[in-house]
Amino acid sequence: MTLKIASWNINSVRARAPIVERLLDEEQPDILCLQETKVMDGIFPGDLFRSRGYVHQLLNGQKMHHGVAILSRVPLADHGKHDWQDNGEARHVGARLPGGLRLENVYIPAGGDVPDREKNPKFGQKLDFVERMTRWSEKLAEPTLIVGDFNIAPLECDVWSHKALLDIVSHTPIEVEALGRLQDAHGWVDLGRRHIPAPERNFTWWSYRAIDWAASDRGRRLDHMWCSPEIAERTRSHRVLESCRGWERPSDHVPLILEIDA
Amino acid sequence: MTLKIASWNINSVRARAPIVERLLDEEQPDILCLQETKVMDGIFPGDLFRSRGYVHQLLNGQKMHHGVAILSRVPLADHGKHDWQDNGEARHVGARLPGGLRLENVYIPAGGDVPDREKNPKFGQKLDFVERMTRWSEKLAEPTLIVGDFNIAPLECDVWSHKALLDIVSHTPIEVEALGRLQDAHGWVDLGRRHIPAPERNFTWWSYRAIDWAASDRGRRLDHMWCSPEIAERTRSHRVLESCRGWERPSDHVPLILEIDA
DNA sequence: GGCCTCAATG
DNA sequence: CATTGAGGCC
Repeated sequence: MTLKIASWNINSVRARAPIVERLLDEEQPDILCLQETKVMDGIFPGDLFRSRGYVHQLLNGQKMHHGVAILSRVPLADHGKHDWQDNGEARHVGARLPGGLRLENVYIPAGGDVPDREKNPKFGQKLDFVERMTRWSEKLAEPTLIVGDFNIAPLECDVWSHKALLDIVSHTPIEVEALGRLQDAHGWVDLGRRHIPAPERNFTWWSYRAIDWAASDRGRRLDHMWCSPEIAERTRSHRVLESCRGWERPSDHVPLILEIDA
Repeated sequence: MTLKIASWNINSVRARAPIVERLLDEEQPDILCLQETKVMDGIFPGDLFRSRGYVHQLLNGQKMHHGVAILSRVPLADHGKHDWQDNGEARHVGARLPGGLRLENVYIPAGGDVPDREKNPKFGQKLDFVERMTRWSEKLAEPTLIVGDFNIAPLECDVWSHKALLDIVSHTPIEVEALGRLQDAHGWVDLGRRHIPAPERNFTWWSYRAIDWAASDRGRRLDHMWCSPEIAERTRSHRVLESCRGWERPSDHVPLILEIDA
């Protein structure tokens, strides 16, 4: 069975109801992983998805910030929610897919503005978060797919200007190195670059603050899909739906879509 | 010349852009008086009206609350803004119409929840406001039209239940008496009841809090158009556009429309 | 129930 | 620039 899996930092699932419906109608993924749902589980708009067949729902939300969810038309087994930093932030939810693969949906902290552990505690929290994920990855022994908003653009070609962003949180060497250690800890395969090889254009995020996001095109690749090395051969296709950035009332991130034999 | 004059408590002119356009397109009034525009003059959406021919604009707005405006396709002379209570609240703007009539656009304070001068200063402020308008009306010597949200429903048939609202701010005897004195001070003719005689249905406001405003129909007549006695004969028609309450993202008030020979 | 501001966060 | 929610007001 080939599964079609989408991942999207939606920047509020409630504010994005019209366009998440459009995505489901146009792409018909089997599974949708969301980040930044920004809503408590009790008032998650589950009917919106249920009415389209996504009756299997794993939620890990909180009041105002963060929040992740997995919505699926195929049965899922709940595989728990990690709180790697034990701070109560809703940044992960996991599932076991039909066929046995594990699916991990993650929202890594943004890290604030100043790339300095001393001056900006949020930057330290981000690095610590990645470190804890690294420890966790080292012990992982099952074939796993990990997707989400990692808030780090690792390669030079993953940002509109490597030079301009060297000191901008999301592309600093210290973050890139931390992400590299995370990747090595399990031998994670970067599917974004397996299917769209560097230096090909592969942005997943454009700031809201640009007057014309498409014209200035100052994008970054912050969203990722990675898999265990032994299942990399089973991935069939991977796409970044850049056009969604131009939809009505868009998220600043666009959806990623993967097809994989499960 | 017959002038078609509309008055509407719009509850934020910015939030109501789509439906104020619809009102202008459907009714084509010569003059539109707005209350509760909730916007400073500097960022009033004047183009929205200008593009439809309402190039004559008298504004009296403030940051968050209150705010009134007169938008006109026929020339207006500015006739000043009263601040009867000298508290800086933007609750009045006046104009002189072609033909010489005066037009006064007023937003009387709502008065808070508790109908008690001691316990609720806002209730006292409302009564004081009406009193000061009364003193002003006594001295009025010109043919005048006064329109707006008076926040008082004077007659028993002006509310969905006289008994249930006797102790509810907007229909208490003390407010109704104060409004009566204001009316007597100039001999103001209540055009709402001249053209739609009591006890005919004549609500202009339905709470947002009702689940189904039309089904429960707990309306009140809070909005009014009054004129000097010597010009009452010149009014041609008067309507309350109840259907606007059912429009998309409505105001809780509906527009009133008057035709008068000016 | 809806509108407004404001302070966070991204 | 765009979200959320708190608090005030109607």
